[in-house]
Amino acid sequence: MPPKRKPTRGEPVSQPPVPTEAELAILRVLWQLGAATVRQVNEQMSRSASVGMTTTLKFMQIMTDKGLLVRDDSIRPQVYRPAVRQEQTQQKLLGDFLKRTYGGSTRTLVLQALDGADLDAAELARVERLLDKIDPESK
Amino acid sequence: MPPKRKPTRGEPVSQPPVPTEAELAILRVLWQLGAATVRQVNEQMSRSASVGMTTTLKFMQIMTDKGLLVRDDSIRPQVYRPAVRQEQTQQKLLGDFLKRTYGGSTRTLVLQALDGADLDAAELARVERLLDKIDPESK
DNA sequence: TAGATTATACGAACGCTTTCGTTAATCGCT
DNA sequence: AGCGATTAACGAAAGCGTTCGTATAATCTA
Repeated sequence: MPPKRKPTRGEPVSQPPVPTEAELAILRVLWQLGAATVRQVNEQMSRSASVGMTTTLKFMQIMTDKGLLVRDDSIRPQVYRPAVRQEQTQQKLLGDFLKRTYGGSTRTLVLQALDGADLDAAELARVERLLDKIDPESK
Repeated sequence: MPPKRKPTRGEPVSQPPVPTEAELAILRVLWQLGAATVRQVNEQMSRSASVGMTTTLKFMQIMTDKGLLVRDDSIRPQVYRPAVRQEQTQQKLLGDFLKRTYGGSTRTLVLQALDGADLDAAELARVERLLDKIDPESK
């Protein structure tokens, strides 16, 4: 069995892990901007909550190690871009959340997400019929 | 200003916090059973992954402190029941998740949740029209 | 009631995420 | 080339969630 070794920085990883919350916040900025320097990302994020530059940098380094970001070293300051697709990442997160919180019942999740919307009875019934098709067993 | 103090065990807390993952797993069992001893909860959970009794107990104590559970001390073994409603808790969790992962766009979340279902074009269009009503701005 | 068994409480430790202070490298300018 | 300012790397530590060993307390049973 070959010895395990940590992938070196920037090396693509077979399956990038799901991002943590702070990582996801950075990804959201990068998905929007496409590519950005640490400074630009930090400025975007500081609109909501102030985060130190070095904190942002640290995360972006970690994320590069994990394969969540790729870095262009050929220019200074370095430019980062997302290495994972937004939809795919969201889908993965959604799958985890669905299992944890709703025991896997898409039906319940969608119904609750739609809750609060002023749907009339007919509309709601239509949605439910749709959901029956997806989630036949889970009630 | 009165000095802050930690609520004593079992004292109701104004606003119980959202449960962590492990706590949610326990809540799921209790929502199903209505009320149970530590042993019963632990047995239920050990069906999927084995967890030590003391671990389960520890969580249930923490959760009681947090106001997520209430405990009946008048009988032995003590009986616990949920102090929070399942739907409310899920809604809170869903709200957090929606913001974190989808920037608050219910539309995107529902569409992705429905993804993979073999909906024909007409059905999908109907759902989208519905979502427009809920999430008018977000695309 | 003594001893065994079960239930409860407590504290410590581990791993992971998050944060930031400090040091090293690089860039822009004179 | 040298100097100040910006950028990058590194290490350490704090916080939280999780897990469990161990100790105390309560209950059961012979």
